[in-house]
Amino acid sequence: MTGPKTAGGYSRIQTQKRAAIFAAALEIFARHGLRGASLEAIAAEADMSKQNLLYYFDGKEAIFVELIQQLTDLWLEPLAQIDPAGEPVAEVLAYVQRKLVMSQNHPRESRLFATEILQGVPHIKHLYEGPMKAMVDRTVALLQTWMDAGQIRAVDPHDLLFSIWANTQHYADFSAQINLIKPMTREERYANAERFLTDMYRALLVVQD
Amino acid sequence: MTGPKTAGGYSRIQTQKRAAIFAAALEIFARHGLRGASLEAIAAEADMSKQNLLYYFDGKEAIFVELIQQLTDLWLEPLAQIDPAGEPVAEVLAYVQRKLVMSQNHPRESRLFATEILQGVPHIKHLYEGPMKAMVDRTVALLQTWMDAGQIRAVDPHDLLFSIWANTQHYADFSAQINLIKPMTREERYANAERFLTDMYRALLVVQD
Amino acid sequence: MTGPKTAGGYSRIQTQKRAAIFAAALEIFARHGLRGASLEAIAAEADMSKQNLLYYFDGKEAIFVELIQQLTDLWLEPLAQIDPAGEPVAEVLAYVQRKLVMSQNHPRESRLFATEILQGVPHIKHLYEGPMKAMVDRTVALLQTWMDAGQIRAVDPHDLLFSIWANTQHYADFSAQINLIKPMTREERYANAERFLTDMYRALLVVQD
Amino acid sequence: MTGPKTAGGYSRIQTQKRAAIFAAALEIFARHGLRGASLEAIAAEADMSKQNLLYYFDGKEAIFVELIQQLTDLWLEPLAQIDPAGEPVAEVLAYVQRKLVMSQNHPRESRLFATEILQGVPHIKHLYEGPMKAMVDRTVALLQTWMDAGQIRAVDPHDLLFSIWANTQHYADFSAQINLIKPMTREERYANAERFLTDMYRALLVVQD
DNA sequence: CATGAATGAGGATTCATTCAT
DNA sequence: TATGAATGAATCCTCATTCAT
Repeated sequence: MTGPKTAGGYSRIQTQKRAAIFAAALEIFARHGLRGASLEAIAAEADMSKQNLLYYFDGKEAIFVELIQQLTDLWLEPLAQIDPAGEPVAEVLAYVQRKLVMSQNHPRESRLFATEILQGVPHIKHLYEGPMKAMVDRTVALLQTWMDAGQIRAVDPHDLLFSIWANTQHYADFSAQINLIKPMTREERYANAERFLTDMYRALLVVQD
Repeated sequence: MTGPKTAGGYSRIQTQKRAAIFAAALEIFARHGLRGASLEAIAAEADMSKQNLLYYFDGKEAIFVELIQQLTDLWLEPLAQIDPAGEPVAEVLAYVQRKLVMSQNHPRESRLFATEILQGVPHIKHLYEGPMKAMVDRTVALLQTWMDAGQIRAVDPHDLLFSIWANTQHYADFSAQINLIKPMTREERYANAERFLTDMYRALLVVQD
Repeated sequence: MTGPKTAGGYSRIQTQKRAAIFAAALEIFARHGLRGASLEAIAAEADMSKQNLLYYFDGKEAIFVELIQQLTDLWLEPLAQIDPAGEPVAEVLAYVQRKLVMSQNHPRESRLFATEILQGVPHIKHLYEGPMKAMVDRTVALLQTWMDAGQIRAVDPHDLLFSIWANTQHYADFSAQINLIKPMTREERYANAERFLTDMYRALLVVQD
Repeated sequence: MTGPKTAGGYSRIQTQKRAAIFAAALEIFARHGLRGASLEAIAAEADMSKQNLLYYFDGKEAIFVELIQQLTDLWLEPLAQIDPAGEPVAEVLAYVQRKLVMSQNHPRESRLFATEILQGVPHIKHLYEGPMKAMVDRTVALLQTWMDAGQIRAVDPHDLLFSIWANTQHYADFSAQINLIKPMTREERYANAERFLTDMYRALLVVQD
């Protein structure tokens, strides 16, 4: 037995260790990327030996893949919460805000995700063809309905989504740049951002008579 | 060291070879990142031997740094072209468009830049403290003037810039994601994007009476 | 150590498990050699955990040694059945046939044995100095008696034995080569071989007037 | 460039180093098998660093495969020298003798080859389907002709070849066993063997009126 | 200018084995 | 009797880089 990979469920200690490894891996991967990260570094961060780490995972890439798959859920959550029955403009603005909060609270997760996409999504293509696409399609259809009903301005719904992703994630993914250009506390930064993005998307979406 | 690094200028053949190496390095770095790229791969792409490559550059990192420094100019160019004497809204929209064209024509450069920022700008901090900051400050000041004069809507000028960067670069940097979610020809993609972004920033910036 | 190695005899369950391990080990060792085989593989083949396996044996080498010691008996059996009172040529030919049947029915055992000898008999030297040598010496003496009496042709009795071993075991040990050169069902193969070897050794041994 | 593997030909130093590596690898592989051998050991035997060794070869298995391919030629040589126009019995006996000399002079090569076959010929199947099969087929046809003409006794020609291989190689491959059973100088051993095998195959092949 | 040769440092895995339960 | 957890020792291999020519 090389490890607990065979079992269907995980014991308490397994769950704990795996969580510790995920946390460490997130830290290291977000900082150095998949290739740049070393098992040694992850193991050190997780306060265990490299071999013990390999007892729980099949290898570096396996950790990466499992980790990034988990992030997908995190990423989709704010989207899932859009209420079709809500007030359209408010719903979109609330989504923007949720995404922004996510960036604020999970910047490393966001950067890890960004790295994967920048490299061409080599590890999670299947997620895009499955759950991700389904959720996006649902949302696009909803936005289209609202546009057709004249409840929000008619623009390309895909581009609208892309824009929201770009804007909200930017504050996490490119924070190094932002901090060099305009140093600021994180709280101020995100308060500002929320104000700005709310203004922008309200201006865009509210239908003028 | 017998290499050309001692001289003040470069001979014709040196310039040629360096250009070939830069082109190859851009290709490889954009695809695999700094750590993921191997000298071997760059050398192969540039059609020369690894050692010959090292005759022209001090090492992998040296290539990367010189390369990314060059990109800064490219990146700043659209910003430099904003005309303080022009019509404010039109000037900003033209800037958006120039950035978008840049993304369309230089996606690898954009991704390389994004990688560097994602990793925390470890190699070009000095550029941000120098030319980059100067240009950004100038632009922010100009935007502020226009806002104070009521010529464009008053928002945080930094956030406005961040938003433009995020939106325009997103189509290059995250194209893998975009293509998975909504496959499209590049031309259509960017035509759509231009329409959307123009709509959005006009809605944002035009001052309502 | 809580294992069963302390006791003088083995309980029923111990005997069963040990047999299962021997069977699995034979399979794996014959396929990959001592070094090439992994405890993991043997454990999987025996349908138990690596640790449980180590509860019954002191280690990989211990399994190997015990296993190969058992094979010695198998290997010597045909030799022991030579009847000093029998008709000499017939006795030798019958021995050839028994060895051939052994090869046919126990090819993995034969290969395992061959591997050990090829590596220089690192694990069972003592057997050669003990029971094996005794049995061989007995047989050589018997053959010499028959030769002295003119009942079989006078050749070097050791070389005769070596030849019989080489010829009969060849069909098991080098079956991969044989099958590549001349594919055939196992039954045909051994029927052919028996005919050929009988012809050869009869031609060799029968004394011409 | 990771090494000289790309070129069509080899420079002097390359040829020398490769030869040294082959010699060392033969020694180590013959003693420990493919899995049991370590690059470290081969490098030490060849008096060079592990990395230098890897500069010349792609890896352990690559060395093994190239080495064993070379052995094939050695192995086939005695077979190629059988003269279709010669006296049949003498030709076969001369072949037996050549194979025996080969075993005497190249025991490690013989053992290495034996190891590969014992493991099921995992690395040189293609050789069997190509040059090896051709040469064997040619010889079998020749033997059959001689048998049909009544010049040697009619037996299965394949079995005859297998027998010659088994007998001659046995003295190299299983020398450890032989030496334990009957210690002897190498010269005596092979002189004995030659006498015995000549007797046996002459007895087998000479046609009785 | 160019390249063949060589190497040191690092990094991922494998695997037998120990230990506690 | 059985197994989950952990580890030390090897071992293969990659890769940037140096050196000599």
